[in-house]
Amino acid sequence: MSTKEATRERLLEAAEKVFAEKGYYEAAVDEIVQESSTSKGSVYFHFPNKESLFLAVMDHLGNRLIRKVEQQVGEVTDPSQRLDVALTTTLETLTKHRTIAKLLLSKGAGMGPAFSRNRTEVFARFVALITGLLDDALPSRTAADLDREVVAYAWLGAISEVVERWLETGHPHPVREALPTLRRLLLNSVGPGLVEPRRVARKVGGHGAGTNQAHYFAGGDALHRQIPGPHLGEGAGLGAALL
Amino acid sequence: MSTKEATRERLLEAAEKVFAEKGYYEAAVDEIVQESSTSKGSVYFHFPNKESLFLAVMDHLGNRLIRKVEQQVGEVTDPSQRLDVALTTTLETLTKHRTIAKLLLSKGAGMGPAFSRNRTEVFARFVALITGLLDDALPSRTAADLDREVVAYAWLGAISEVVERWLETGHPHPVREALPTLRRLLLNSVGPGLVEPRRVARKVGGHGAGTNQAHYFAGGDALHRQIPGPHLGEGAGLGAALL
DNA sequence: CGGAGTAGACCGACCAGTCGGTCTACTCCG
DNA sequence: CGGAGTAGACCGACTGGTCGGTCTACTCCG
Repeated sequence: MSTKEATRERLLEAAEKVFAEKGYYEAAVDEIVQESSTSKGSVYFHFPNKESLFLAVMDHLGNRLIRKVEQQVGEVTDPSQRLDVALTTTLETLTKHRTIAKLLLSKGAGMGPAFSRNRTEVFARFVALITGLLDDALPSRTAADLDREVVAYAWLGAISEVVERWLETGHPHPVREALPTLRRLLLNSVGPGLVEPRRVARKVGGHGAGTNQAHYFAGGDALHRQIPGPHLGEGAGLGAALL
Repeated sequence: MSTKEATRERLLEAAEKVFAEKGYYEAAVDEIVQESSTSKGSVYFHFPNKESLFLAVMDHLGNRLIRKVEQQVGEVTDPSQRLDVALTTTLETLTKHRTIAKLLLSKGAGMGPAFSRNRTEVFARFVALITGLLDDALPSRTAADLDREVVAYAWLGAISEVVERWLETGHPHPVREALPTLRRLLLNSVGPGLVEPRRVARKVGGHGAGTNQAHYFAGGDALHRQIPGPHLGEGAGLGAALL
């Protein structure tokens, strides 16, 4: 029933908002109920408990971000441009939707292990994406002995710290101010030759059809490179955690 | 009365342990009471409320880490080695004391604004330290247009993400496995010429007398570098927040 | 009319914080 | 010197409020 789905959607949206502004523990389910103009019964009809609702929100946001990045990356073919696009898109998306940023970036220690595990999962998918891009952009010649996973995590960390900083202090704006430095920093980090990609014509997201069948690592030294953790494919990943 | 201080200390230690393993919200004051073999009354005699206790713990740990890094950095004079030492020491300390890592690295959104503000403060001090080191290590020639604050935050983010990852999955060990990549990554990021510092003989802290007066570069050029950011002098910083 | 979906009053566990009281160590008067 | 007095550290039973989760009653589409 579309009504059912609609209600669920309302709940998700309300939850996103409330969780983002109060954090998990300080957000009362009743607030979400109020924000969504539904009822507690509804909440517990759609989700087994508060935690699952939270996890569902995270999953939702994680997918949205990753999908967006994959899609944008798919618009370009040059490997190093792809990296650049991934960086820019991530920063743009996080900046544009503070709620996504607030929830996705928050680290785990403040919350129970369950939550960190969740964040870990989302990050892992992102890392897989980046690792793939890196493999293409860095034919072994350069930086052969860099552990790409470490690189990917470091990049993510760098990005999220900068965004987090902006969330906290309003400073420096990730896209307008920090991006130039960040771009050089990250690309440089991995070896010379990637910086200052010629002006990239970005096709601003046309919501284009289902696409995002990105085939990033299409080219290059063919074999292998399968994004690790196949079970993480799209929505399924976290879904399990919700049962 | 040393007794008083001792009790406070016990509380702080117990709190550190409990908070680290359960997170702020899931840690009940009663658990800390039990862990410390004191009483609830004692807790509330020494600290006005749970939050203050938590903040006190954070402050404590933050100081410990920063002090340690400052100290180690002081043992060396070459600017780029200083950066390296800072990185290594940070990684070592965080790896050695998981509780520090768990608490200091946890990002804010999960908790109320008060906590993020706290983390922000600790990080700011760390960033000031790094910014100073960067300023010395990067005479304007290189990377003149890099925003050093952004660089510092990015570095911190990279480091903390890698550590966080290790905390979560036990993989890769920050010092033994990730450090080489991280070192190259970070130093590279900021321009060439800093990587691969000649073998630095680090005296691995042998619990020995308080010392480890390593004198890597003991030699020469007397007037040494004073670590920038004098106002950051020791503990004072956060103290205020605890009143 | 029947059952999926919604409503919201209600329940009970949990827990931060309180408060009256004890216990120790020290002071100071006789 | 010593014992009564005092302050301040410490104790833990208790409470008041909060909030996740349940339950019954209602609605309304099919």
